[in-house]
Amino acid sequence: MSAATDNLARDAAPGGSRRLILDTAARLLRSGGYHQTTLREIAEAVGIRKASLYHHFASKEEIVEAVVNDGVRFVQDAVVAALAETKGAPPRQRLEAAITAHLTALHGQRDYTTASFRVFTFGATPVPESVRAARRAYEDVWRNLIAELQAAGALPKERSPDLMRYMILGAMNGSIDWFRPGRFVTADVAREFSALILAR
Amino acid sequence: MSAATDNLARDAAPGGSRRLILDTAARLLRSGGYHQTTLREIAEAVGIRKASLYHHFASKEEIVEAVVNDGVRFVQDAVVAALAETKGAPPRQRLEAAITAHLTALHGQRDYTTASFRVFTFGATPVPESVRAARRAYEDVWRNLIAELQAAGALPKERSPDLMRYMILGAMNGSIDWFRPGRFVTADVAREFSALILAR
DNA sequence: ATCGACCTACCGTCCGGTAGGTTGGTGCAT
DNA sequence: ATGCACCAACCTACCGGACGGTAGGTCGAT
Repeated sequence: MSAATDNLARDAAPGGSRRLILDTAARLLRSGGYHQTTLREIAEAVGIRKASLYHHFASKEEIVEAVVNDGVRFVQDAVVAALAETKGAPPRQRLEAAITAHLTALHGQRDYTTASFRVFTFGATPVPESVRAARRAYEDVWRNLIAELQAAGALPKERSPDLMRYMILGAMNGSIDWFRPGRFVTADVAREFSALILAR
Repeated sequence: MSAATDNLARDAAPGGSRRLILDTAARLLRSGGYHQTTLREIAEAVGIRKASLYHHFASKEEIVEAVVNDGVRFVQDAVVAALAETKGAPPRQRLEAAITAHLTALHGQRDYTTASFRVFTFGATPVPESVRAARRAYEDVWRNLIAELQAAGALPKERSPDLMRYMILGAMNGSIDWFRPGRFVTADVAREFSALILAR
């Protein structure tokens, strides 16, 4: 390590300060939202001056957008992978795998995912197109899964698939408000959720 | 109406401007959250100067707190009333009545309830004690109802009552993100939700 | 005369963003 | 090997504007 400076990116892997900034921004956005989280705060937590952020990002908006989209992507990647791994398995097992993956990613990348759900919940600040696209893509994963489960008879065919999707995602995402790692075990929660949802 | 002024409370019922301010604040808080909603904005929408707000409230915090607590209270009153009306009815009917009441109040007082759920979701701004108390009181309503339904066998006894409560409330409250009055009918949604939750 | 309701004018503070350096490592021609 | 141009990374200093809140006055009904 060089002796004369406290610079971070200078000593880290190239491009590493970008990730460091995003990690920090995610943590602050999670607890403070868009308007309470300031660039000064982010810069101080990272250990650089505020103006230096503009070397890596063009605006506050760009930082926030990156965090929010990463949050959705983390969850989507986990669920897609879980569904690929359980290809051909019984419907019940696939649903439980998807729920487990969603909850695990949700709480494993808490800063990013919580920021994702909270930052752009307000209608006044228009949601950037990239964010809407990311969310739509993830919704499609569940749309397809629910259609598959209904076709297989694991979910009642007479129920509205839209309402079931909203319900399942709402119940899962609500867990960011009450889930505490010490108090619950993700797999247990996933099993309870599956049991309450699946037709018997 | 008096000729020389545009004053609102001067011409309205005594104390009416307080409600008008809260209605306006609720509408703005719903779409903008705490930090994006400014006193200047509220004052302008009401039709008075910003400083005049301080004649009715001591601070921004006090306005927000009133809105948020009203939001919870509206929902709680509706659910408690619905449960009183269905006293002695079959468990299934009581759950559906509670869900219907919750959803109806949630979307009937959209500005207040949405503000309630969104304004204090951030950990950095400490949630005022009065708000925490109001939320706890409402949670108790559901805690009791679920215990009753489990005892009656309408909900599976082997499931965690806490998780069921979190799940039901999460699914219902998530509807503020997707419910559109023209696209859905509250009673239909309530029936679907009940059907998906209740043991068959 | 009193007072609730509302006003104008102002305060210190913090915001996102910009202008224009400084620093130190890397590669290259000599 | 060494001088030097280059560039990513970061810096100090500043901007206009918006924020919540305060001081102190006006006005009209009772």
